[in-house]
Amino acid sequence: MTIRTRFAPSPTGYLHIGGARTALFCWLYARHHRGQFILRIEDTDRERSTSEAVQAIFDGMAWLDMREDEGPFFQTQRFERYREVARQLLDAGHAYHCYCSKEELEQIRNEQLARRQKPRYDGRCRTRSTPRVGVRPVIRFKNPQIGQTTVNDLVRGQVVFENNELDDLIIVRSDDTPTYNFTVVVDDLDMRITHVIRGDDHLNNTPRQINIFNALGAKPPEYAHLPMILGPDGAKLSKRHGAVSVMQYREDGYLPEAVINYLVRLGWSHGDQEIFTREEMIRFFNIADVNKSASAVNPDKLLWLNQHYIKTGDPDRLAAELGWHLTRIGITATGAIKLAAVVRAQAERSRTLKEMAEASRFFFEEFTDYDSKAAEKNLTFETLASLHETRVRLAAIGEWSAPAIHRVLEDTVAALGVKLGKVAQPVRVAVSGGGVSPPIDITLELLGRECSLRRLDRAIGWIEKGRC
RNA sequence: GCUCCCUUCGUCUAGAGGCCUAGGACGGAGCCCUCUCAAGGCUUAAACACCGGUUCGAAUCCGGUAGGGAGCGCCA
Repeated sequence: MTIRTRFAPSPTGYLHIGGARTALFCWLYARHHRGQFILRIEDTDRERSTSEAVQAIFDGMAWLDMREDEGPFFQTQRFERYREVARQLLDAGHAYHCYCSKEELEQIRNEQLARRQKPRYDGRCRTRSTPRVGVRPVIRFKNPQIGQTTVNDLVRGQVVFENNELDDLIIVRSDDTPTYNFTVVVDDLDMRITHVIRGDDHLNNTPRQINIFNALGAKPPEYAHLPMILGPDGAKLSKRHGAVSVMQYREDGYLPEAVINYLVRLGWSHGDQEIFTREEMIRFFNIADVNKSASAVNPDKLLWLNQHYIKTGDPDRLAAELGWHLTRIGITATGAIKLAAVVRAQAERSRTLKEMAEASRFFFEEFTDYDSKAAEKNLTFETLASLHETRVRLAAIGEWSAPAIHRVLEDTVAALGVKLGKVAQPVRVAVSGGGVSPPIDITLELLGRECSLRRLDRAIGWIEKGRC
């Protein structure tokens, strides 16, 4: 039997970290077993579903490079099929029309709550034989009233529910549209889903779905309920706390491989291993290693992983992404400086590509003012001589390269009888405008002879004219 | 309220009755390296929610307590 999993988001918002993790586990499980991964858009709630959200889900999945083998399927395009199955259930006596008004339902509910009971439909229309005129009925599933339904969850183990805890849920609304618990069953059945991997919040729905499968004479799929993901503060994930679109991570300068690697370790582990290639994730992924308890997102760890992938990633590929970020902060990197070289120079001091872009600004455009603290310390009358000396020696270099520049710096240091820092730091502030940059020889090489000398001259002139 | 689920360092986690003086990772602290910032190396503090039971022996099994979460829609 080939394994078939599905990711079935409802398009009522963007794809966030929790959804992405669910999708990842479904995708990994399918890949691991050489099965199929199906994407299904659960858009039966026409009020809240939007095409923008559908697109956002596609974008997020594409960015994270999780491709579906089948789909995307849209439930709104399968209404005929749901009607057919509802009819089947009705004919077999597994479902019935319910004419209760919302007011009536509300009253039942209030009474139950007053009696400290769990609110549920009391099944009063089960035995109704005549329609109520002028009322468009809903269709309810006739849930077994006795016995138990057991969910053999691959993560939780055996979970037993009393059938009398489950009420007769509505499967078709009065406007003839199907509801979630019904469409899921029909789809999982039709799409031959073998493993339903989804969020913990669906565990309570599972016995109802199993009962519908049973009524249809079908075998339910296997289930695996994943623990929730919490915000950094341990509170429920909300828009204020980490529940941002995965595409926001791109904008913030994260690499998809970092996000994926971060996500895979949320609720799953393979011994002590932290860094996984895609191939390793696929090879090692196993539901038995999925945790039961909820986990909080840790932004620092994501940052660490992101930097790891920046440091170890292909500079040429990263260069393209850096270009995108530079453009976003208004820099058009069309000059002679190769982005891949900037990536190499900045990788170990950038946790995100956004940081890298910002820290690399001075490579691509002139700065207006010196960082006051850095200039205060390094562009002074005391450093003037060393700056001048360095400038003269630099100008005499034959081949403008980091090793040659490095030799010049060392010669200058020897000639002046000072430490390297005394020479390098003023140069750094002169050419970058601030106190932070990649190693000075590399920085100068990247900047080029013309730009480096010009900025050195500018700094020397600035000091001579009284530092203003 | 009712039903169901969960509980190891601050966080992610290892741990399948003796391998546990509870391991790794992020973050923290300290040291080293160093032209800045980093990166890197080394060291270090830090947890089995609680109470009972089973057992020669429990983080691991059982029961209870506490705390947290989810569900209880003509939402998904």
